[in-house]
Amino acid sequence: MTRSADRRGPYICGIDAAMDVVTGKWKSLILWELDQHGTRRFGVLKRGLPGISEKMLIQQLREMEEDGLVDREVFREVPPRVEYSLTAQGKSLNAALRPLGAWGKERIKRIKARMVTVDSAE
Amino acid sequence: MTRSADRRGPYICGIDAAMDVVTGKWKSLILWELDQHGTRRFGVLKRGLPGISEKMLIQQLREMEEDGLVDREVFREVPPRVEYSLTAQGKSLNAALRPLGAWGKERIKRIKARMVTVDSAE
DNA sequence: CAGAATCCTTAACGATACTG
DNA sequence: CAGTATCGTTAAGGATTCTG
Repeated sequence: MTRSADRRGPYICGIDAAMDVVTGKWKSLILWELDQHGTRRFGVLKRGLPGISEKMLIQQLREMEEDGLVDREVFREVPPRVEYSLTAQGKSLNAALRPLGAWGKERIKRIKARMVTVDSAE
Repeated sequence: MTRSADRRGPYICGIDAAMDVVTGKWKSLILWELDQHGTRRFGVLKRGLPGISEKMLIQQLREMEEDGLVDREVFREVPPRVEYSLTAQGKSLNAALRPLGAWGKERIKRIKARMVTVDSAE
C-alpha cells in the first residue's frame, strides 16, 4: 500500500530484512508500547504516541500486521473495539532491538555532554 | 544537507536516536563493509556496494562522519586517495546491530519457507 | 470508536554530467 | 581518484474531512 511496491525482499542480508520491517517513524515505538502494555486498543495506543495521526497509526499497524509482528482482534460491538498485541515474532524483534536502544541511550548522553561543553565555552 | 533539518534530536528514546543514525538505504551496509575490512578507500568501498551511486555513497559517508561513526583520512597525493574506517562508536553500533541482523536472517528463512509452500500448492 | 478517502508537502533517492 | 553540481522521480509523512 504505502511501502515501495511492498518491498519484502529480495534482501541482501539480515539487517536489510529487519530494517525493512522496522523503519517508519513510528514502528519501533509501537513495538515498544505493545511490549510494555501487552494489549492496547486503537484509541489508547494513539494517546500513547503523542503526535501521531490516525492515518499513520493505522498504516503502520496494518503493515506490521502483514509482516506478522502484530495481532489485530476486532470485537463486533457498538461502539467498535479493536485490540492490538504483539505476536511471538513481534516480541522477538523487540528483544533484538534492545541493544540498539541501549546504544542510542549512550549516544544521547554523549550529545548532552557535548552540549554542556559548548554552553560553558561561550 | 540531506537529513530533515539535521534531525539529531530531540529524541524520545534510545531506539529513536539509534535509528536516526542508521536509517538510510546504505548505512548499515557501509557499517558492515568497514567492520569486515577495517579500512577501505572510496573506490573499493563503492565496488563493495553494487548499485550505489557516488552521490549516495558520499552523502551517507559524510553524515556518518558527522555522527562520529566513520573516520575519513585524506592523503594529499596524485591521484587522490581517501580512506574510510570505523570509529569506536561505529564499531559499537555495528555490534549493537548484530541481534537485529540475526532476527532478519530468521525472517528471511520464514519467507523462503512460505514461498516453497505456496509454490507446491499451485 | 475505529477507521477510510483524499489531497498536499517534503524528504529520500537516483541518473547524469562535470572537475581538481 | 574522489569527489561536486544539477535535475528529476518517487515514496514517506501529514492534515483534513467523512463514515459504519
